[in-house]
Amino acid sequence: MSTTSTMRESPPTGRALIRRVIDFARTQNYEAGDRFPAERLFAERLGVGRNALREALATLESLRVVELRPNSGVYLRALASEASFEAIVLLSELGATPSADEVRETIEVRAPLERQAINLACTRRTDVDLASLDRILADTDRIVAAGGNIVECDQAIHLALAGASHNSVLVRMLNAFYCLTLARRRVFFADPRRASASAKSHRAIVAALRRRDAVRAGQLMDKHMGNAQHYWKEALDDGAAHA
Amino acid sequence: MSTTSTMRESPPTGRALIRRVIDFARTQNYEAGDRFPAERLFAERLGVGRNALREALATLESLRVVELRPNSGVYLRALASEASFEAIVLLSELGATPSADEVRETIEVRAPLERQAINLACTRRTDVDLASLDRILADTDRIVAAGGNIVECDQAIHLALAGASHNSVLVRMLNAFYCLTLARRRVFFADPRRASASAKSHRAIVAALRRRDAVRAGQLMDKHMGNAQHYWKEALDDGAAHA
DNA sequence: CCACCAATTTGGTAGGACCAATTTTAGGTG
DNA sequence: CACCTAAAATTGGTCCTACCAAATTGGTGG
Repeated sequence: MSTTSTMRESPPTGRALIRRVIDFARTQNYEAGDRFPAERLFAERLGVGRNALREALATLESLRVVELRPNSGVYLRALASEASFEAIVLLSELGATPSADEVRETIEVRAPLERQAINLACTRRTDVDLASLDRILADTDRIVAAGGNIVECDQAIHLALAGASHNSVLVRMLNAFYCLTLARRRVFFADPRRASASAKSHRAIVAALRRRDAVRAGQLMDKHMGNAQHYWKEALDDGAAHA
Repeated sequence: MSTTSTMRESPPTGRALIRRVIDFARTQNYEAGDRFPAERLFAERLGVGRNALREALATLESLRVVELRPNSGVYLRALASEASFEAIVLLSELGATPSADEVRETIEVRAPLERQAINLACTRRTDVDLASLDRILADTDRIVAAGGNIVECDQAIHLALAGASHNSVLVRMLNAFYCLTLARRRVFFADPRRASASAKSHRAIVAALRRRDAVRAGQLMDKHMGNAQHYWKEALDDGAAHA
């Protein structure tokens, strides 16, 4: 009973299966290029039907975590280089706690993207974009006053800011980051002081965007990202237990 | 031979099914939030089994193209904002020809990422990284001299450059771009003059990286990206027929 | 009018059966 | 013994049927 014991309160299927597959590769010390067991055998070993397993493998294949070679088998890819960023998002949604390095790496990538977004937005923004942003800012103030959690507003303002760049690729990419960090940011915004500070920061960025002041907006965004980086560095260095 | 209409030479299954599902949503003028037909009915209408359809839907769900609500149905997401960047990669692998706007948007995102990569690499690169880069540069010269296509070397050098940043998130993200543009770059490098020009550009970037000259390396990378943007703008404006 | 229960609908899963392509094995031939 | 060939086993790919659980729906009785 070394695998998952005999008693299973809930059907170990669906998204959880994906984690099981990844865990299997981890515990077996799989490396890039290694082949997984044959589907029938693998499914039986995981205690699930072949159908469910194939759905999980199809997902992992689309995320470039594994490679499916017809009439040959399923092979693990080089996770650190080939695997999709979405694979990280998926793992985080499955409840994987990110390491301090992962958080740092994430912000190191998100920062220049936010920078590019605000930069493009300063030349392409429309009045409609500004109206949306103003509406979200107003909502944020209302929630801050009521003492609620502004995580949805934070997400909305960043998404609207990205949208003002009128680059759908950029929007999609940044949205992935927002999905990835949703749970973490929810905790972050539990503190009302951080909420109001963030709201103030957003308001300043929108103001610069209104003036099409790319330099100022960029500076503000860098500072905004720097704050996030600083916070998470401390939070993860101190105690990673309560996360 | 439009899509696959009534006559089906081969079983319309596998990755092609994903395209069929997306095409279905397109032809039915689906919008964000719209529900797909029930699985059994949908599968029958597409002429495939429920299994194959479910695998396709599982893939589309992991790419945030659709949302699966248990005991309710499959719903289309807001493609332009929610869908994953990987969805674009998948579509391109399925043979979708990108529009001029998509190419522009792609480069607008890739450029700052490459910039960040080379910037981080200048402070974090190791001698091992340099050795790998030198080896790839030598391979490139050999292939250029032999008149071969250096697209693999181009991919390798950019991947190694990204790797020197020692940020796996950045590597994975840039790798997605390389996958996305692989077919296009293969055509690009068919011209030996462009191949040698690119090789020269890469050599200069590596030289700056060796000196840890972040300013110079950044400039060179910006120029490198600018060339790509300029080329594709012309290629797509002139005639998009032969692409 | 509302509460409650049963039938229907829907996604989720399992398992069996079959196909096609590949690989392996066994057998026969020079 | 070496070599080529054909049969058998392996493996992924697909379809189908049956069943389960949750949610919805439509009555039905209080």
